[in-house]
Amino acid sequence: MVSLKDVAQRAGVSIKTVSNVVNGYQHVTPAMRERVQRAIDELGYRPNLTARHLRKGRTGIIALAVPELGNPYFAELAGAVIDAAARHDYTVLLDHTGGRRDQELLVCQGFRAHVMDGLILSPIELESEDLLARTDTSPLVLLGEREYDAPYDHIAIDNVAAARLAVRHLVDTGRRRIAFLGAREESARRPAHLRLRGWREELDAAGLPAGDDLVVATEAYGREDGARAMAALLDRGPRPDAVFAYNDTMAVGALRTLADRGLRVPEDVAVVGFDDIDESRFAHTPLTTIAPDKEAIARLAVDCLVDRLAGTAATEPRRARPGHRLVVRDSTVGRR
Amino acid sequence: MVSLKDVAQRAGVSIKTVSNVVNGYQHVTPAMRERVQRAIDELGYRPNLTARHLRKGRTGIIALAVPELGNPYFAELAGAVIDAAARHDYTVLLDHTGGRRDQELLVCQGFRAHVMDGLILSPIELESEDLLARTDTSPLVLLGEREYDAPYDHIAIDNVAAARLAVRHLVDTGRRRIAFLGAREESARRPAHLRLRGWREELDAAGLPAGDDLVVATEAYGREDGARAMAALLDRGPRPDAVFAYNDTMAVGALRTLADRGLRVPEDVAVVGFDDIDESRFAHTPLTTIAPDKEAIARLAVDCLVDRLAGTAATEPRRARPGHRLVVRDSTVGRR
DNA sequence: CTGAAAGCGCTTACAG
DNA sequence: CTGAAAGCGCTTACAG
Repeated sequence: MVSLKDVAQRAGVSIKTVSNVVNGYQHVTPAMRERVQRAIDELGYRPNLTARHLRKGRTGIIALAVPELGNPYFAELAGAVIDAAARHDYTVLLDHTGGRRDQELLVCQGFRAHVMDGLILSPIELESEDLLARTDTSPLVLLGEREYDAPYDHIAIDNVAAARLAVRHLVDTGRRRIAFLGAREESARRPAHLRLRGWREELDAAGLPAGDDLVVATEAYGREDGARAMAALLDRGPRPDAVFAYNDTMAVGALRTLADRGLRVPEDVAVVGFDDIDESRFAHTPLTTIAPDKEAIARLAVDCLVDRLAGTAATEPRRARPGHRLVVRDSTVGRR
Repeated sequence: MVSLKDVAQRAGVSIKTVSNVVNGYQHVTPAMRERVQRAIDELGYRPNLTARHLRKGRTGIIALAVPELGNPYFAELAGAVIDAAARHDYTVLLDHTGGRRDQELLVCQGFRAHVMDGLILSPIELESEDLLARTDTSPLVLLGEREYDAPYDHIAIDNVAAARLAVRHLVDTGRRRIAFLGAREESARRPAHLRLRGWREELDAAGLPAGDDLVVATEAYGREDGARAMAALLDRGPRPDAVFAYNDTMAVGALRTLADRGLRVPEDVAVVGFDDIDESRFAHTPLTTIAPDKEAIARLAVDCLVDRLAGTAATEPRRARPGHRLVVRDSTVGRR
């Protein structure tokens, strides 16, 4: 490996001068700059970033941990984070947790990837107590609809409002029996999903039923889970005339089951998803869905982290709410 | 930050001893180990990986660069690479190139992410000359169907054979006018797609037409591109009774267009994709497709890289061929 | 089985 | 505008 020292020797100058040239400092005579540059080119010198990082105390790497890259929402989000980070000269180390608490803990304790300046984490199972017990001191920004009593920046759209918007659309288009697909089992410690809460609030406001018989719990949030949840719902009792799925992949699974059962969408059952992944636009029955502003989410998360890293952020945790909108497609209003 | 020195001071031993404990070396008396461990716990010491990396000359990070995380195939593959890397205690830095040559060059020159021991790259536009001009000396493993005259490990399924398998299936099920969606514009320097070659070979073998009127070139390989390509094909002339798409996302786009035109799949037009992404299984008309062994691809790529890094690999470039199989679904044979 | 020293390649004060 | 020295936190020979 070619080091600064080699270049300095070749150019007949001190290491510092080479460093100045490499880092583009002012106050280097053009002649000197050129001489050093020639030595650099001849030797094919490339700075050793590890050494620079050790010296500067930062690595230029931020980590992003999402539950599952197989879920297009997170894949698309990861792409946006990579782009946002690049604009700040940061590179992104990617990890996935499978939405398992132990993995989330590991990641947030920095065990898997301690070579990072900060972390953006989209947790599923993690608890507030886990966050409070965190010993790693690098900045952490949380993503998503879980709410925590812990002093960390948190970026999430208004999930309750978004869910209400989706349900209102179903109510407005004449649906009266609206189910929810994808609630996790509730417990005292783990607050119910905000999306589930929004579903319930809007139905209550409309005076429509919002009982447990209209809610299907699932283990995960993939297409298969959506398909099974839809089947369970249909087997369970009186058919709903609409379903609001936790996310688009589940909604796609629900469409699959409805097709298998010979039910028409939206005539028999309307379907609304959440995430607006590209796939939803191209589904056989294009999916009505909530579109979170993914670019804004990624940008805000990276900005927050960069502010923390620069020490320019306020002390108290930041709470940012990127926008969202309802995208109406055939799965609720038929061919227009 | 707590350093080895602090721990040594606290425990009243030398730095070396602490290092021995941290690294789990033998030949440390249990009493000593415990004393040091207590100091570590009390101070909350965490090793500085950057320093370790500088000293050892490696970072424990490998980079993976794919064209587009929005394509589920690459997202799913990235997940598999992360898992495979974790088994070797490597962390994955993720980058996407947009399939643009300049970005691919940048990545393969190590400019974006020089903090890595090696790189796995799935190129689209990169040329052999770019690879030959590469100055970065870190190991590089190539992925995918492009073929290069450059001394690098290359992991790819047998794309020609896989394409022939897909086309044979169409021929065997009675199709006679089989189109290809997603050929890039050809040039002298840029060899035609292997999948296109397989399509042509199999049609030739079957004595069926394989003219340019059955090939639609596209700019990219997303759902939208597939939809447009299918529309162009239908507008162009006599309707084909089958299409073989470059990948599943394009096939999904083709399904969209066929539905919009009121054509039935597979009765009017059969569709075969390539990649076997989860989405394909759940499409309204589940998609027949080629399933590359993604786990094997990821594992082989990481193994290759790890071998290079360990210096245990042979000098000549390795060429690995993970398996693939045809998955038959409704888009070619209807409901079974 | 443990200690003292050197050095990975860089940047940061400090001189001049 | 340029140079010589110190040090980021670790591991690796080398002694003892």
